Order: sequence, then structure tokens, then C-alpha cells
Amino acid sequence: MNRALEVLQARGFIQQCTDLEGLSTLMDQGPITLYEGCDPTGPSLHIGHMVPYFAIRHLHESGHNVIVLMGGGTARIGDPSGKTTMRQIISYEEIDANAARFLKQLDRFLTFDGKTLYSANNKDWLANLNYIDFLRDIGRHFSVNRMLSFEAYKMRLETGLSFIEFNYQLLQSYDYLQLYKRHGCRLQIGGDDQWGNIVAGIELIRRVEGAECFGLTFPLVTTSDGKKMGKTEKGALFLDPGMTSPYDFFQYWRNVQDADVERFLLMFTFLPIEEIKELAKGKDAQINAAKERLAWEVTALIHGTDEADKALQAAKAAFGGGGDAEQIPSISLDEDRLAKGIGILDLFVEAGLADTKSEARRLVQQGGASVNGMKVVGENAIIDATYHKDGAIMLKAGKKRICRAVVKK
RNA sequence: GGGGAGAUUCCCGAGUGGUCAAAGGGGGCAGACUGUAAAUCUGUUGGCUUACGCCUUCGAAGGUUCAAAUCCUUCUCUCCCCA
Repeated sequence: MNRALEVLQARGFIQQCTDLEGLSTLMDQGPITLYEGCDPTGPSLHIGHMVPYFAIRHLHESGHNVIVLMGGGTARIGDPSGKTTMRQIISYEEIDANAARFLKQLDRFLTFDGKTLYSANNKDWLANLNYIDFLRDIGRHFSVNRMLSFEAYKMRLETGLSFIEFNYQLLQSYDYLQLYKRHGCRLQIGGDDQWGNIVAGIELIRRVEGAECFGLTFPLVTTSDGKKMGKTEKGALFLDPGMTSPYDFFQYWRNVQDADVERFLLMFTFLPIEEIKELAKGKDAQINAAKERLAWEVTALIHGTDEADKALQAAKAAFGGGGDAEQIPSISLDEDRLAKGIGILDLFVEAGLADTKSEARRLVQQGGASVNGMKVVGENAIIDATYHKDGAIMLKAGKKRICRAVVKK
């Protein structure tokens, strides 16, 4: 098989391919152009979006050309694939702002050179489509009977599917056709939930242009206990440091299950495969160390090595392995205020370790709150300047949530 | 257009006038055990409160009643059947 595809396969990226042999042959003949599309429906990319981009880095490094497509047009419609409810309609301004943010985040991760790797936005050809022309030229190639048989719609046929969403597949297919015509794009990649849309695009190109194109999907990554990967209690694992701090991001990977370490190292880092196998084969202390490596590597890729180092130092300090306490997430505390004393419950809420005072109270009552490593015994405890240690007070909720209250003059 | 079913706390889902801040499960949080893992066990899970208690919540708005998630009226939305 083609080298580039072999790499993807060995790292667990390949879920389905329309014609793996044919694609392999094509890629052996020379660089191809491929694309991956993503609808900017939120303010930040999250780790679930990143699987295709990791694959793109591998493919780009193997010499292939990549179009990173922003679904500025399709986001106006909303993809019903795999969704149980209709997507919220978002404003055009919001979509454009999201797309700009997505590209900025990707710019750190991919090397956009404008020639072998560049972006496009499908609103350029979708926004001003003429409805009648579109139906005559494109719509006639789609069989409603066939569309209804797609797995992606099955669920929605139960709960309801509006016409706007039902059109989504036509638009994504049209994207592929446009990118084929404009850039000679021969391969579309994406998450496995995109399978139906990708296949539809390939068929459209075959009918309209008589050309053979390909599709390749990646597994929807789940954790070994069956949850969607990258979901935290607070929501998705975002790339935006303001939405998910590098420390929290690091901790997510630091705490993955043993069974997921190898898989995640393969997909979310660029460490050599042999090294990964070596790292992940251990048990107990070794597998635990491998998680630390995983966390550092992924954080470095997304937030840079400086942030990864800081997060690692903070984690070590928080969990008693030395490290640098300065890097632990912190809030600042006014010195005068501290001198007067602050109720323990208020302090925990302020530090973000509890959402409400009730929750903070519960935490204290259940013995989960500690100050400077000492368990808080009463919910009426007052924290004042005497708790001050090297200019900061260490607050901990449970074993893992920690915050440093830095005293400010 | 006609007929029927439904909307409950983060999710699923019980609850048909007071004992309901509302069973049970899931999820979350905390404790024990550990390796910052998993599994298991225990506690907890609307807000404010030291507490008595007070406030907000059962699709929306009104009404009946000493008292409503529960009864009545109107409205909104969802699903099913018939045309």
C-alpha cells in the first residue's frame, strides 16, 4: 500500500475508504489534492475536530496537497448527520467570525503555504446559488429514496428532519464537485459521520464529470468506556486557552484510561510508532508515566512547548512531585481583604472550585476541601493572613481540582 | 382539516390535590481503595441559611382551592393515527 496511507493505517486513522486500493494506486502516481471540511458553528475548535487535521499533517508531510475548507456556507444550514435535534440557526456574522478563529487556531498547527496547503470557504460558491439552477443542475442527480436509506438520516426520521437540513448533503456534495473542478481535488477526508455526505459527493462528481474520486473516513474517537473523546464535565476540550486552559487541557490527557494511552499517542502525537509501542506497553508506574508524556506532547502541539512545560510543572506541584507551584491555576486575593478574613465557602466559590456556596458547603462537609494541604473542618472557617504561605494560599477541592490564591498588595 | 398522546429537576423517567425540592436509574461531585487510571463500595446532588426556615422549580399565561407538578381555561411546541 501507499506509504502515506500505511502511516495512517498504522496509527489507527482509517475507518472506511471508498476504494483503498484505487486510492493507493493514485497516490503512488504522485501528489494528489485532498480536502477536509468543517463547519464553523462554534467559537472554537475542539479536540474532536482535530482528528482529520492530525491526518492532514501526516498526508501533507508525505507530499500531498491539502485544502482546508471552512463551511461558511454549509454552517448556515446545519448538518443533520448524527445529530438528534435540529441545529440552532446562527447568524452569518457569527459564522464568519468563527471561521476566522478556526483558521487562526489551525495556523498554529498546520503550515499554510498557499500552494500545497491552503484554505477555502464554501460560502464563496454556495452563498449566491440560484435555487432553480441548482435544482436543475445538481438536485436532479439526487435520489430522495436513496438519501432516506442513509444511516445518517435514520435517527432523524424518528425525531423529525426539516427540509433545510435535508438539503445539507447536496451542498456538501456540491463542495466536493467545486473543489474537483477548481483544484482537481480527488479525495475527501472526514469523520465517519461524514461517510454518507462524502459518498454522495463522489457520486455527484461521477455523474456530472465522469471522474473517479475517493473518500476516506476516520473513526469517531471514543474513550474505552464508550464516551465521546474530549468531553469533560464542563463541555468539550477546546483549543481556545480562554475556554479550556492549557492546564485543564493537559490534565485531560494526563487522566485518560490506561486502555486509551496507545491509541491516543498514535493519533494525537507525532512520536514514532516504535516509541509509542514502547511507552504504552508498561503497567502501573510505566503506563502512568506514558500518560504524562501523552499530555505533554498533545499540549505542546496545541498550545506550544512553553505552555506544555508550565502545565507539566503545575501538575507536578499539584500532585506532590516537585514541580513549580507558580504555574498552578490561580486567582488573586487582595491583601487588605485577606487581613479581614474571608469565609471558606466564599473563597472556594471565588476560586472556581465550587459553583455555589451550597456546593462549597457540601464539599467541606464531605471532607473534600483543603487549604494548604490541611483538610477544612468547619464550614465557618475563616481564612486570613495567617494562612499566607510564600505569598499564596493553596486551595484544593477533591484530589484533582486545585487553585492558588495569590495575595496581592 | 379531524382524532389521540405528551411536555417533570443536567439526561432518562416516576409522580393525578396536602406527608413533593419531587421515587428510581444515568451522569456529576466527594470519601475509601489506588497509579492524578479502571473497577468496586459509601455519601451527596435547586438556591440562600449555623439552624428554625425562607425563596425558586414540574412547557407558558391565567383561574379554582386554606393548599396544585397534580383540577379548570387559553396558548406554544412535539409525537401518533385518519383525511
